[in-house]
Amino acid sequence: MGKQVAYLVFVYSKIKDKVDISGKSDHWFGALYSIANASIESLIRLDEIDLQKNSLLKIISSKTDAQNYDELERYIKKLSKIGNYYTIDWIDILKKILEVIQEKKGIEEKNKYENVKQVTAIIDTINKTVEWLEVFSSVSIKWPKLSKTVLSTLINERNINEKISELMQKYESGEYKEINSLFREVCSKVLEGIKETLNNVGIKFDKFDWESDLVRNKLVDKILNELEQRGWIIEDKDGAKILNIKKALKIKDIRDIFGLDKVDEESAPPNLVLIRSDGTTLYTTRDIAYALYKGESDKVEKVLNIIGKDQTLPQKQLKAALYLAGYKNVADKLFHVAYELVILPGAKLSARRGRYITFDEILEDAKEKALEEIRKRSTDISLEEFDLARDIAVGAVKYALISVAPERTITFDWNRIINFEQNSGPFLQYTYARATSILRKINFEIPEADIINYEVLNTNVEKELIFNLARFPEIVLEAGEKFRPDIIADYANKISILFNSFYQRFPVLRADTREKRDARLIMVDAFRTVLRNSLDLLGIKPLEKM
RNA sequence: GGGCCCGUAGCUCAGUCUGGAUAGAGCGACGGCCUUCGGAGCCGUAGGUCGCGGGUUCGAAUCCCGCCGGGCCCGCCA
Repeated sequence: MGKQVAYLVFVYSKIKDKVDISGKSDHWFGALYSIANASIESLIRLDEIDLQKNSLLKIISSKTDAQNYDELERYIKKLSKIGNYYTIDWIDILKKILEVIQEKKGIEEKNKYENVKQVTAIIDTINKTVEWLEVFSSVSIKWPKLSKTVLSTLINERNINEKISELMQKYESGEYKEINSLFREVCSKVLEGIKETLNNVGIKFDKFDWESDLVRNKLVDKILNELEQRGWIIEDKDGAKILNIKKALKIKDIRDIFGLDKVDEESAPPNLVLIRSDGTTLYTTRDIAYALYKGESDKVEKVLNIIGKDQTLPQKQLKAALYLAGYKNVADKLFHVAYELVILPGAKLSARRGRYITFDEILEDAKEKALEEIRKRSTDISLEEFDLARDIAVGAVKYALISVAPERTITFDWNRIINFEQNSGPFLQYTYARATSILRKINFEIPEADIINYEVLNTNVEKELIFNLARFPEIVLEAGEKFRPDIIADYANKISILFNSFYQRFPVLRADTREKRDARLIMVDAFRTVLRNSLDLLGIKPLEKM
């Protein structure tokens, strides 16, 4: 539905008869997506350069430096062969052209030559082309065979942009059966793989919706009409429909949405394009309709859009659009739950550039580490222990990702993710197993709570543990209000540290009096309950043995 | 240029909204603890101008202003 999906579908439709989907479907399509994106972005720009080629020559040919000119002409002639073959030399050729015209630009600026702007544009295009070609080259090292197939198929395509636009129009209309099934085939297959992975780590979904249905069932139209009638839409010369946010800033509530107390030209947020000039919708447009769809019912108290921090502006625009379309009630219960992205040391993760680590890979590594740890403790590994390793691995990965405040950028670090010591998922699971182990020895026959003399729980560590256990409800409330699961992770870690400290120092079953033994048993049981509930909230499996 | 976020120990992070006493964890380093319920543990040591500079206050990591460093956004991509 989105343009990015259309890229994938476009390429898939071209090569589907030449290839087989191998391995996990989401991984395969993930690779194809990176390849498709890098090749399309490159080819589109190479086309542009091809078009600009003559004016390029003209600008440069305005004498002064004959040597530069000859050199440039040579490279451009090479470039004109684009379309017939692919070679990594493109990058070098373009870089050299770039060097020559940049040098040229220097001369021109000195002479106040008039075409500086045009040259700047060309330099920009070439820069981006080089960038994407470099991406493509790294992608094709990662997936050589598939990359070759894609490139050899796409290289003779012309007007890719137009074709993709057409593809989207047809899909959104819902009137083209083949195109419809193609899009949905791709999406379903990707989703299939994602669901499989998430299902393995205990994450399930109640419902999925097709974005395209929001267009076809006229919900997008409905909002658009409301906005149009209220005079919030402007149409530009190409026919794109734009939400007039600048005008809407006169309304105080809208300024509040953007966190502005006054409006000035400089700091005003930009208008939002809702409909492309080809008539198709954009992601944010569909998301406006989707927010309405989710939040229209009075039974719904809050609509949480959990999406990256980089979406802050579009999410504010979305909220403003709902308000302006007359759905203040829905706008008010809409929250953007923002989280920062995970980055690699040095480079940003980017699916579009083929720079990513799959969740499956991370789990696999964590699982190996877990098996290693299990082997340290018992010699032969049973099938059951493989399950155990998975539960531990999942606990480690989930905790690592969830225990950092959402607004903080997470720098990807294997050591932190595959940490099984304190302040980790496995540490919590281990502590839970220890507590369980005590109770198992008495067949979980916990003494009656109301006959206990709690006065005997009078050591500092016991008092602190009890005090913290009592805080559980307020911790949950706080985490919920702030949309901060890390608060629960931190809490679970804290009570576990306290429990371990207690465990090390004081015997439970062999306490010196019956009174103490019973009181401590009650405390262990309470701790176990609170930790189990915390782990459940975090989606980490409490383990009774490990 | 405009907007948002981050800056706390060598590293990864809590604590900032709602100001309060010697600023807390984990990792890493160093030193201890298995005749007792599971050592994936526990106890201890070293390590911090809370980015910098002003201001408000009896009191500032926390509130206000100004800088500096890093990230993100400002697309008819998502």
